[in-house]
Amino acid sequence: MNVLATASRVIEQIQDGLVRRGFHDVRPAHGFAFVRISHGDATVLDVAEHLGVTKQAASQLVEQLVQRGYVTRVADPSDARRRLLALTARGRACTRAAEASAAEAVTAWQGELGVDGTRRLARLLARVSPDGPLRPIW
Amino acid sequence: MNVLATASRVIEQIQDGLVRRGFHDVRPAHGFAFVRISHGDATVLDVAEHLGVTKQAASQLVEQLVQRGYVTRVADPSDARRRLLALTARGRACTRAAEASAAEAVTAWQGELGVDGTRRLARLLARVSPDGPLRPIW
DNA sequence: CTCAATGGTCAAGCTGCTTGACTATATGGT
DNA sequence: ACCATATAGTCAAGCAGCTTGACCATTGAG
Repeated sequence: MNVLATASRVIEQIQDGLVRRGFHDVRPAHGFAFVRISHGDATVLDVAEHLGVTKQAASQLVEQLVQRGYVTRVADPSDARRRLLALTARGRACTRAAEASAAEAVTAWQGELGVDGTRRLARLLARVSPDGPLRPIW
Repeated sequence: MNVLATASRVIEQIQDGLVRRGFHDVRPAHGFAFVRISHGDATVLDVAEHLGVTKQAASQLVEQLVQRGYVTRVADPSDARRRLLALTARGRACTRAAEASAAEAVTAWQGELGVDGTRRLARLLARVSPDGPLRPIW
């Protein structure tokens, strides 16, 4: 059951790291959206599915990211209905900051488990959860 | 980073298990409250601190649990301000159902990792997160 | 006997999500 | 070429969970 406590702390640490690096206006859910958007060829509907929420909720979330300068909407030349999402320079900077924060958290684990233990932990986790969509429940 | 996916799935599986066992009206946050209440000598403020929310939020959450028959309030003989919380029979049944569901999830891991790998995973996680309060962020 | 501290509730407001309705574009069948 | 249906997206209203602020009752220290 410590998975929950661990996950809770990881989220918290990433969030703190982002604030320290000057990104005050992003929530964890935004980060999950970034993951899908940076993966390329993403629409609002793709983000919705990735987050496990309705398209309306995803639409609002993306709108915030656009207003705050993290994401831009570009027209899809082959389909006028679709509006493709892409990270701005700031969005990419934020992504890097989040990765750096996550790396910090993992480094903290190494203090507890050693480099070796951390690697084993990562591999065990990868085996139980071959990464699927992130569902921000709870 | 798979900690997040794993935790997400665990929460989901417990939730599903509870529904299958007939508990439709409990959310994960309720479960976290149960943990503190079953630990004994819990007030609304204790629950609030354990969940990392305000006392008002905890008060509302407890009120729901009382209305739904999971928790009772009993007067503290030594302090008329305090109202001690305790699980009802139904509350204890729900706790057992949640534990059974969690056990199911772990059993599923054993299919992936084997009994041995699961034990190692559990011990690694316990070392990185020596259980503290649960913060339902994200 | 005060008076600050503590446990708890009530009330109002915000935010993130949902459902429902709607517009615009695309596409397949006739 | 035309219509019906499906798809991408937004607008609007409502709900649930949380917050802040105010308040009441009880306690305990001076």
